[in-house]
Amino acid sequence: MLIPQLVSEGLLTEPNSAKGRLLAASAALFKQKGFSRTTVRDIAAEVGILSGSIFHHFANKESILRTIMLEAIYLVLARMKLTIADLDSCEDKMRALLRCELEAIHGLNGIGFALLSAEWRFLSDDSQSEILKLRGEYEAFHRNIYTEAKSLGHINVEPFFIRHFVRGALIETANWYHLHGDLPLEGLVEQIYLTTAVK
Amino acid sequence: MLIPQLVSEGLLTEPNSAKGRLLAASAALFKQKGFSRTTVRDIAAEVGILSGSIFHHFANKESILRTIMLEAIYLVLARMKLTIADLDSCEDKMRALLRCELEAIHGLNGIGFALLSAEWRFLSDDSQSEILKLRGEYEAFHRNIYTEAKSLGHINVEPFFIRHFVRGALIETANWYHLHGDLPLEGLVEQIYLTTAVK
DNA sequence: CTCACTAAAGCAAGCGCTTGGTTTTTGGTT
DNA sequence: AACCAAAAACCAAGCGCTTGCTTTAGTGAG
Repeated sequence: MLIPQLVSEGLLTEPNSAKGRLLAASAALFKQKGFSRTTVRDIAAEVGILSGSIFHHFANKESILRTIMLEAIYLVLARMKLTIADLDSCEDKMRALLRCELEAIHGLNGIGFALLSAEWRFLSDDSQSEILKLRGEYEAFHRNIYTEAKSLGHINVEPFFIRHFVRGALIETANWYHLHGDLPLEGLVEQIYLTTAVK
Repeated sequence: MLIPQLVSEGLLTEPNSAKGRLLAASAALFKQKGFSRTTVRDIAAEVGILSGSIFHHFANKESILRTIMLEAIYLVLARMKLTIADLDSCEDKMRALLRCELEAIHGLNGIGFALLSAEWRFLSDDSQSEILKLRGEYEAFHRNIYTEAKSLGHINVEPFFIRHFVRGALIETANWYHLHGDLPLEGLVEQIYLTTAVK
């Protein structure tokens, strides 16, 4: 799940290192209380150090959030490509992408992805455009699948719109769907697939 | 657009009053910079008073946000009911509700509605449950239309899911759709309608 | 010895909010 | 119209506290 290759490439931080634990604790707090209401003292207490020690690992509080978000995109991009590689049918690919994004949103690969849409505004302009670039790659990947689906007649709305609608629907699941409730993830995938697919 | 009846009922603040201008300025700033990054000094400067004077009108900063959100729901609820009242066909009602919610999200009745989903977490627990109650009424209204639509065969996914998906899709339009761009609001309504409707 | 790391203390700035008192507006009475 | 008291709105000043971040002096493993 962690994709060790990304760690050795330097794109992901070793989770057991001091920096890695700092990232995990920060992400948890950011999700729970939001970025601006989480203090560096909160984070330090969570990993059992004093607040000043944080700044040996990160230049400032914002760069913690930035790192969390960057690593979240690297990870979900890698997982998407890995999943798609094994599939042929376009419909299977659509479902696989839905599942990948839902897993990311609901924290199955770490909680960084959920922060991407919620705490976006707290990044500096530079960090925002840095992430925007990666996000462009991510979105293009999705849109390409829908373009293929449109040409095959599986959907009848323009990929541009479908992708925007689906992304919104998926992000919103964070506010009502619970992983360990009655509906398994596969079921949720199927419901959203049915909603978008030609009937 | 303002529905004077709501003002006389005390549910909406007179926009030209000192309190009303304070609310409008606060809403604009909250949307622009977020609640926590907007200071009471920012708000005061925007309406041309000193920061301390704000607390003659509101008990604290949070109650400004709370008032904005409450009035936004009152307004959109009233507008929804007004719009639906004239319509018979279920499909027309579905489109009308989509349009109503989109208009609210994109600030055609004030910017309060957009804040509802974005700055939710900054409310106290009490304020949250207060708003949750109104939101329940709002959601039930939408779900009822979809229940009717399902029984008439216009949609083929459970109203519970459809409403969640649609809400997400609509909220997300705040991040990509622009009112004065190429696509008119009617067009956006039709695209989302086509996506959810049985084809 | 070196160096990655942490402890301890604190700074400068900014925050929401309070206070006591002044000005402005309002509305009823003459 | 003129008056005036009550109410509403606002100012000036600053308190107490929190924030992100810095500084300096260690400490312990290799």
